[in-house]
Amino acid sequence: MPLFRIATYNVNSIRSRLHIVIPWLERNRPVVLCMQETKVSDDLFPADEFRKIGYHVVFRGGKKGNGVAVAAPETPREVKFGIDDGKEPCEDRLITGIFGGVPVINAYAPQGFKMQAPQFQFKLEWYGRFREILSRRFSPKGRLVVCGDLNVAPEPIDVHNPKRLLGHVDFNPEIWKEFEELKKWGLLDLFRKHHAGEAGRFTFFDYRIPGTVERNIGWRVDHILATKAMAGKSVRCEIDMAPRLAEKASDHTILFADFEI
Amino acid sequence: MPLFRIATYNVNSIRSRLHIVIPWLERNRPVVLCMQETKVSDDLFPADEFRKIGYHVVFRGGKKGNGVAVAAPETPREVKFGIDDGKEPCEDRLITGIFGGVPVINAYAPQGFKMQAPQFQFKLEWYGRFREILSRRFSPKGRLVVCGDLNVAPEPIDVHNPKRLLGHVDFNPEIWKEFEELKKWGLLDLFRKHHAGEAGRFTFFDYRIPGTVERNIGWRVDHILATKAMAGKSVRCEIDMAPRLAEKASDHTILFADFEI
DNA sequence: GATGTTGATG
DNA sequence: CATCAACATC
Repeated sequence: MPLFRIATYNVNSIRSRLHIVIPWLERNRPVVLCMQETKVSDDLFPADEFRKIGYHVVFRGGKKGNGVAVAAPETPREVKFGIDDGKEPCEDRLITGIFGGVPVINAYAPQGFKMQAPQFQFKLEWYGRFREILSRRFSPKGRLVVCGDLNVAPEPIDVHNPKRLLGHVDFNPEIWKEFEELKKWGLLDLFRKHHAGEAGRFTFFDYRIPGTVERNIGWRVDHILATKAMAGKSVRCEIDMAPRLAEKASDHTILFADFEI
Repeated sequence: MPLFRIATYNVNSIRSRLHIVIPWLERNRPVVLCMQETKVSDDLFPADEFRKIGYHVVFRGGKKGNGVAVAAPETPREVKFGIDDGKEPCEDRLITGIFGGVPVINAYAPQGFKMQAPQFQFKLEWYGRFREILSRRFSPKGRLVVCGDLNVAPEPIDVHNPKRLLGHVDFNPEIWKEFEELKKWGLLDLFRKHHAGEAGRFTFFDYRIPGTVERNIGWRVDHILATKAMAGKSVRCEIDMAPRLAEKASDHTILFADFEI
């Protein structure tokens, strides 16, 4: 039974992170790699670098930061960008499609600036619109994997200092509720399936603060969620610190899950 | 008799050109390297990189582009920046001092935008003020080397297309006159001493035009001039294309002269 | 602090 | 086209 790996990585500029992403793909050969914050418009996306190593890549980005991409060895099917509900589609935040035969969503949730700001309301609304797409395009009874930087640390054990950080846009009751609704729809948090109750396991370490990695000052805001059908096949979900250790500019780590299909 | 090399290089940002400048200094060990367009304010000048390889460096730059620096293995003496005639001193365009025992001037002449513009008048005036400093601080009977990007191609053989370029701020009768006056004061053009009449020997290749190096589409606007006392000791004056070939962003070459002291 | 963007310069 | 400054985002 071949290894079936699905991974997510907030790259913080794909052009500045190619030397990390490409070797990682070559060594790990995942069935899907979801990327966020590619920070490049489509005409400048370095698709050739992925093709050279036998990966297809779909992507959507503009000039406003953000940007998402999904790389896969097989040609993806039914690829859609953004939310088609008549409002601002935010194509640079969402890709859905079938990758390696498995329905996959790559999501980059808005960060939200601060709770008092309109950006935070936009974040909450985005979660609602995201779940609509989920319901409309997929079934909780089918196979689905949701990957991405969801800009939420769901529990106190998911941040280094829950007391001080309460009220942060990624750590407050309102965003927890949105995340809960997502799970209620029919998604399991694969990291927690394999690491229940483990505190201090983080996917993000702010590089503006010195020594965050050494002192384990981080956040678990990148996630791989899956429907029962897929979660039942997952055998492992781990955080790969290598990119974060390689250079601080990569402040997110790679999160991956392995499945037995 | 040790090699006594004096060189000039318009670096187009010293911070972006360190990987060229530092190895060049290590390999060539010049007594003086004059640099122009360092494009860095003094608080950010990478002086440590020069110290590490045993070079002193004096520099002056602001936030307006420009910026000059001189590197030398020995501690320089009598270093002065700019023109102290009561007008705008332009400290980021001129360094005078004694480097390795030899009086040296590093000059970055104003480019002049276009002949009709006030910037061109400023360029002509700058040349006059420059000669005043020359007369006041040095003697044509003594030793002196003047290096720099003087933004003048003195003769038709110093540009690739004299017909079409006539009237350019670096190639016109008015700026030729200023350059002539400089020589009349008592300076010899060392490149022409060793390469009299040779056409198509350039120190600058515009990187906005593709293939300038291959097609030899250039300008000779960087110069090493010397008083009789120093010119008599010069044995060689050459253009080092290596930096220009290494990366197009370095659109000037390194010009150097060797002396037997 | 490490990435973008825009607009200005040569 | 490659730099800079300024600003904006995470």
